[in-house]
Amino acid sequence: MRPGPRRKDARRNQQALLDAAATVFVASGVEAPVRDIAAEAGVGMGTIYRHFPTRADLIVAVYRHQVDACAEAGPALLASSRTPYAALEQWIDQFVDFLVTKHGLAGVLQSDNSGFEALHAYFLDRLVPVCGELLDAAVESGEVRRDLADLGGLQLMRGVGNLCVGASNDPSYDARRLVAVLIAGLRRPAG
Amino acid sequence: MRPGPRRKDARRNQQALLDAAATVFVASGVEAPVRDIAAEAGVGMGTIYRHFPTRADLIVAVYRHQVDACAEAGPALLASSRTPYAALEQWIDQFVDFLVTKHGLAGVLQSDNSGFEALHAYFLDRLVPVCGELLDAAVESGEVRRDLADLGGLQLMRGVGNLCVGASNDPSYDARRLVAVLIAGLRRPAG
Amino acid sequence: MRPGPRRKDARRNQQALLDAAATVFVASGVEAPVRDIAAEAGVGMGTIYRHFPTRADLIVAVYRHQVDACAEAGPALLASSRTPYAALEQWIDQFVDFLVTKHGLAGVLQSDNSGFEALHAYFLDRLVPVCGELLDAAVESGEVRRDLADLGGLQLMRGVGNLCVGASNDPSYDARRLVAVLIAGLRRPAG
Amino acid sequence: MRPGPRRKDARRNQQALLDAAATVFVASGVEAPVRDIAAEAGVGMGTIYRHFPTRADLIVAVYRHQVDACAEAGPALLASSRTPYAALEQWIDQFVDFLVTKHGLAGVLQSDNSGFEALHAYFLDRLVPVCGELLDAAVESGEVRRDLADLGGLQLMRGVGNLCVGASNDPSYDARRLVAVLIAGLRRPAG
DNA sequence: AATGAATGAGCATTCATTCAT
DNA sequence: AATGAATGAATGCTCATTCAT
Repeated sequence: MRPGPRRKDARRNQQALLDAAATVFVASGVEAPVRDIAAEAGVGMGTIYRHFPTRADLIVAVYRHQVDACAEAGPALLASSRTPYAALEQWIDQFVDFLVTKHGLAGVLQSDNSGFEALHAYFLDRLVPVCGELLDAAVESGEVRRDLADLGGLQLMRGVGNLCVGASNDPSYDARRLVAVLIAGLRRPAG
Repeated sequence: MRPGPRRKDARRNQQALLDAAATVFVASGVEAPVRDIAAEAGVGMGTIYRHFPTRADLIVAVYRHQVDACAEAGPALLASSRTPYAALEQWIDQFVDFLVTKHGLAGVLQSDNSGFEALHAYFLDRLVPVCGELLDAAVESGEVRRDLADLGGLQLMRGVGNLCVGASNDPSYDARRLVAVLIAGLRRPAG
Repeated sequence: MRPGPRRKDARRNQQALLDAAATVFVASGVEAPVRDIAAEAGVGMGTIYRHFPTRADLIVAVYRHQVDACAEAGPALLASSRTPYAALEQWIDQFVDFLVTKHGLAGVLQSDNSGFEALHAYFLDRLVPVCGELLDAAVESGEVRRDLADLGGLQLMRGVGNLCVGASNDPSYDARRLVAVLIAGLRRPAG
Repeated sequence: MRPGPRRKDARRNQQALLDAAATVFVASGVEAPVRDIAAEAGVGMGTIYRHFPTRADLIVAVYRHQVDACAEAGPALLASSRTPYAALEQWIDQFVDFLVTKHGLAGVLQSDNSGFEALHAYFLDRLVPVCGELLDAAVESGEVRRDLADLGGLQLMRGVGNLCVGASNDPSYDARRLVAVLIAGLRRPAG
């Protein structure tokens, strides 16, 4: 599936674009100029527009594999972990790993800039349900405070995502640690 | 201190600019075009540059009073609250109130965009020590986990700030609630 | 003559292109993007360039039949009409009918845009002599002012063509009526 | 009136732009790239946008004087000419003189391209009523065919304008002569 | 001191034309 | 022969910043 374009050169270019975009996104953020990405890929600008009509399409394509992997990890963790809360912790860890290595991605995810709707849509469609299920399960198991049952996967993810904004730039900011605190804050106080 | 410019008209302009910037920042975010701010203030663009050479200077000036108030609230809360943790909670509340009413401010605070260094510097110089003291006191009092003693005021503030990114735009995102969860996560598990 | 390409599929494509171009020309004008025409025809863009190296070639080919019909109508009308002037009137009518139903064609005909030379050439080669003969005959018959004998078929045709510019778009502009006035202006004042 | 910008350099630039635009319009038509006009004027592109936010604004400004002169000539000619038809003839002559010296202007006037609405509006607002009055007067005087009473100033002007399309490029095309034929066609056949 | 006109780099986007497949 | 992917010049437009007035 997803065989991509038929022609060999087109496939090669598409891959070159994905690689180039990933590189440039890391260096300059996901809002880097189209020209830069084209140059990095060694293709003309038109080629980007052919393969990825909007910037969001490109971003989605660049991160699709990782988003999919993250989405699929949710049920697996729920099945294999000791408790639902442990599964949630691990899943969030994975999500954070993903975000902090993507310069500026967290920022764009929060952006209300129209034109990123496809991006939002993809991330949310794939991940919010997974996150929501893990959260619900952890509420059911009594590990997470009942009053947070209505927080929802979306808000939790946005919170986690926000905590990761800017994390790639500044080594003094430890997004993982803060996320861990946030997740700890979900817990029902013992005793 | 800070007597401002000598001439009366210059002082008047400075105030007009601060008011105008505050208005425009709310409406269009802190990255609004310089021209818009000048127009709102009824002055020329050159005047902005004279008074506030960089955008960060303007932002700092616009929010100086509120930042100062926030800074001064820290010791007061520590003195008046039942416990250091309660003081920390209240102080964070106040900080969040400040951020979520400033469209885009939280975003700029995280931005690694050079040119906002003065802004970062001011916020951090004023608020980080206060936040750090509250956190330390709450660690000392045993309310906050000892292993978070080295988290530091800066990281905590950045975390809180990040959670507020985009909160002004989207009513479905409740930054205050997520911050509350984060602060709850600082607590030593009871029992 | 004009047997077209040897291979059957090439001939089929050529016809598909002519049909597609006619359709797209009506919808979007004769300067429509090549890609659109190719898409309408269901062929690749390269195929257009193979069959019709320049846009003008394509336009000429699309309208060849009608231009030819118009050219052939001239002598016929001259033979069958009551007077040469009547023949001229009818022939111009036919020419106008042709132009006003071709969105943008009249405009391109006037365009000095190099690249349309082939188009100009074809139209003029075929039609100017016909128009000229009709005009001459009407001068000879005394119906048209003698001082217009040297106007020539070319100028008359360009005038008529110009009067048709934009006629397809705007229903409030009645090209036929204005052309009729122009042709009436050729007449020798009675009495 | 119309003193233009206050500052001397701004006035100088505005005039430079009008001159440059007139020059470039003649050389490359009224759709010439903004960059070219700016270069010809020796100013930055932003300066064009400041003075003339849309292309139509620039075109109108370039030709305003001449359009106004043309509009004002109508009543004067009606008063001074021997007959209304003679006034119409002379007025049309003046209008044609204007158009044929403006490369591409006649074309744009016919263009249905949105973005030229301001241009259309100005030309039509100023000239159509004048043309209409002259036409009406010539109908009243019995010089022009009564059945053309409802032709209207707009259609007549569009016809004349169309006859001028491309006249600047091609010396073999005599727009003035064809317009004269058209106007002759308005006449009531003598006898 | 204030003004706001001018600058021009920067960016997105389109589309005719070429040429590898 | 056909395809359609790739190219990249061309163009419009914005806005931070400078500087003549």
